[in-house]
Amino acid sequence: MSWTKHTDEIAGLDAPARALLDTLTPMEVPKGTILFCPGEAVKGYVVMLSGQVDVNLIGPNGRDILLYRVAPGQSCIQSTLGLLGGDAYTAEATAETLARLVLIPRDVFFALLDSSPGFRRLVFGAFAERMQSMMQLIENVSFMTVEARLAALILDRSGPDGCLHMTQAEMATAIGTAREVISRRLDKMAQSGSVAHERGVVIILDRSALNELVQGAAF
Amino acid sequence: MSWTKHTDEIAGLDAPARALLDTLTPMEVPKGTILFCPGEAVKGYVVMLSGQVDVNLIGPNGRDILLYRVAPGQSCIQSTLGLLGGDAYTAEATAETLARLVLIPRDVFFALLDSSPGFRRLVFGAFAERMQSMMQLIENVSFMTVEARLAALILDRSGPDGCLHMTQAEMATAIGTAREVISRRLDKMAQSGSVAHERGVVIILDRSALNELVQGAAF
DNA sequence: GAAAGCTATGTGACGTGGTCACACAGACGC
DNA sequence: GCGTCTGTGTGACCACGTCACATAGCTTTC
Repeated sequence: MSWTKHTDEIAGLDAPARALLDTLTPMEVPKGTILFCPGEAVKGYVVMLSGQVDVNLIGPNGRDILLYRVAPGQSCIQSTLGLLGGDAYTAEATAETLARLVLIPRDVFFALLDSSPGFRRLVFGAFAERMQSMMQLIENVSFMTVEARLAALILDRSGPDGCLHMTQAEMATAIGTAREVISRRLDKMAQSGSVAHERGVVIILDRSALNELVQGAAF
Repeated sequence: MSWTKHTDEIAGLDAPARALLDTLTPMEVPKGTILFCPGEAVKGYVVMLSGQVDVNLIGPNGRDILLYRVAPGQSCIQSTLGLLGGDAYTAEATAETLARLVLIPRDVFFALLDSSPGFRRLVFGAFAERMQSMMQLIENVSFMTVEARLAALILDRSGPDGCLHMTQAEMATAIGTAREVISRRLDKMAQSGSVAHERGVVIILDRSALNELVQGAAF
């Protein structure tokens, strides 16, 4: 009780949940690990402790689109879907950084759901959050131009130095378009003076211009 | 105990859940009623008893896309999102037929979540199902051609007589495209002999041709 | 440190899809 | 019969996705 257990890193859990979860050993996976891929059977419920995992939907042509990102304390909804519906994974999860996580086996998961209000809130909350962001994604993909989504991406993911360190291919995946389109759009945005770009970096020159692009197609 | 209560129409509920739910009065709404629209506050958790409700996402240009359809026994996930996350609705739900439903107020909803495993399963199941279908939707809009989605729609929604009674505008909404595109695609499909179409009706002429169109862009 | 190889990027051509602005036709009321 | 409404057809145009390359910048290897 005096030394730190891994469950301390998960917010909002109650005592019985912690007791059960502390019997599980967290695992560590290196950057680039594919945690699961389409068609694979579900092993259990996954809670992230640290690191960053991206979940992508993969198209037949190899093009893929970022469904959501899993941050520490959050869980991977894909696994829940499988546990509740019995279906296999339809998306692929990749560790973008070194990641630590706990895998909660199927039966422990259900026991916790019944016994721990805190765990229920955790699972429900994760569900609601993902659902919300997936609806946002559908809205973006079907109603916003590539330019607006790209501008939003640049603003969202850029560091405090006003730089975004991503390749065009990564950006394309993140907003669900093709690499070539990113190339052309970046050129256009560079011509208009709102950004500059070179190999692997985009530099923000005019924040307000980017903001206008985002608003432009949003309403 | 001898006469039928409305909760009998909801499968998988246990005794405590039924007892609580039977204190609520189901309501009936006519066809065309808008149950909620973007920005509205969440009133409670909604369970359908009979009828058909469609939930659409609405774009800035008036174009809209069908997120999912709520069938009897199912619940509307939008409301759950609001209850759990506190956010307002971002989509619009319309009764496509006369519909009967129960509205479970916020506090009753949470009481049930804690007390009834059956209710939990109901809510979780609905969640998982919607999530799955939303992922399917994302996959469809971003990786399938309009032609493939249209073919799938015609096969899915047509009656046993091989006819689909929908206007082009309705089809456009259902698969998330514009009306004009439907018009052109239907023409093309009619030229190739797979369907015939007139005002408000599409008649299937060659089922296997349509199936090939669906497969064509799926893999 | 030059050759070889890989990764990131630029570009033209082409087809599909979405938008706009109409024209037109069948259905319905009065 | 005359408007009106709703559903449909069409041409022009632009944004987007795909294919097939060309090029440029890093890295590895000997």
